[in-house]
Amino acid sequence: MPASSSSANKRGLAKAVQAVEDPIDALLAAHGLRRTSAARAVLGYLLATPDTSYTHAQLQHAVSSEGDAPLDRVTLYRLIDRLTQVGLLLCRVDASRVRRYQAMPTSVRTMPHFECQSCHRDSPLAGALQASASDLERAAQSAVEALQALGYKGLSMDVALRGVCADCASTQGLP
Amino acid sequence: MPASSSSANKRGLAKAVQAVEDPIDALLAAHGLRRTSAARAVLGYLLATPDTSYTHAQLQHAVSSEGDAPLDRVTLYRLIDRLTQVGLLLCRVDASRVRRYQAMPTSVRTMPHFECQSCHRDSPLAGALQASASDLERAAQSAVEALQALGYKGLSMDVALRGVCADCASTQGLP
DNA sequence: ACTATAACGCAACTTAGTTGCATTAAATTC
DNA sequence: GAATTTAATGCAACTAAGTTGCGTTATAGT
Repeated sequence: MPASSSSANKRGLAKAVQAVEDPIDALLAAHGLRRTSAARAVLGYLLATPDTSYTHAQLQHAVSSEGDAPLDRVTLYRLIDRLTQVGLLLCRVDASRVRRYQAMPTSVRTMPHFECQSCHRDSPLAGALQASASDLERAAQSAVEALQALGYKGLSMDVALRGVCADCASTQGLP
Repeated sequence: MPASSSSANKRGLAKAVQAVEDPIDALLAAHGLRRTSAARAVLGYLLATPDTSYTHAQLQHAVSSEGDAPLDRVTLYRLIDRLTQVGLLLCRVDASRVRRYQAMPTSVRTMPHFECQSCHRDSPLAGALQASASDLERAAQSAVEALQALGYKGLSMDVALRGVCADCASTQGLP
């Protein structure tokens, strides 16, 4: 039953022989997943960099150069799928159509952003829009709480505005 | 689909003709685009079905079976790009990574929705969540107005919640 | 009517992700 | 603690969606 005695050598600091399981192993177990080296590496990496999202390619590179085996493409796809399905990861599709993964945030931080359909810039709502952004965050927060009360797990919210930015609109002479 | 322009406008009285022009032609011209049959067909089709979005494949099928020529794949991609860049179309990427296009809405209607990362269902926020949804819409509205005041054109907002729905969470026995 | 160039159409290419299947290694059972 | 079960891995082949290059056609400005 204490399963993690022999293999606690890879990426943890030299923790003494512990009665307490590695938190990452605990998470995997709690969600019914096997504690494989790939799973530990990926989940560990993402948990170590909260609020940062990576593409499949970035993750593969990060995890491979970080340790032993050069994790297979397909294996990583499937591992990510499992982690996402149980709510440990958050997955979204960015404006250029690629999936981005990150550790599921513990507190809900909405970050409203604007995507220009002409210059394809993606910028956070700031400056004069700060007020609207906070209103949005507040509304988002209560929506999330409502969902949590209904039994929803691992929630995250994403607010995206789209259109043509002032720069592009003026250089194009739009009506 | 409303078939729009007749072909009886060949005369050189450019200004007079413009005044009486088909609204779709007028839009194209106002945005510096040429009035080709493909452009008319696509923009006409999308304007005729507001608040409805189509994939590239759906659009190709709709426009092709709708008239004369079986519009080329690549041509349609490039046409859509142009229409989007000038703000006539709204483009978003759905949860399954495909782009969806629709006529840029005139009034901003936010439709908050939830994507389950386990069963991949995408459902609008309704029922008990109606209140939060309206709050979100209100906040979204003022954000959009703020952007419009700054010279942004053709704005649309998209609010997406992600996580694991109550159904999936319970059948998986998540913590 | 003449001409510049935006838009078209075909072929080839790229990127992100998927499926099938045989093999390996956690977890469970005896 | 060996045997068994089954989740997870790794490789090859495949697919869907979108892009690039280039020669041709049709629209708009002269």
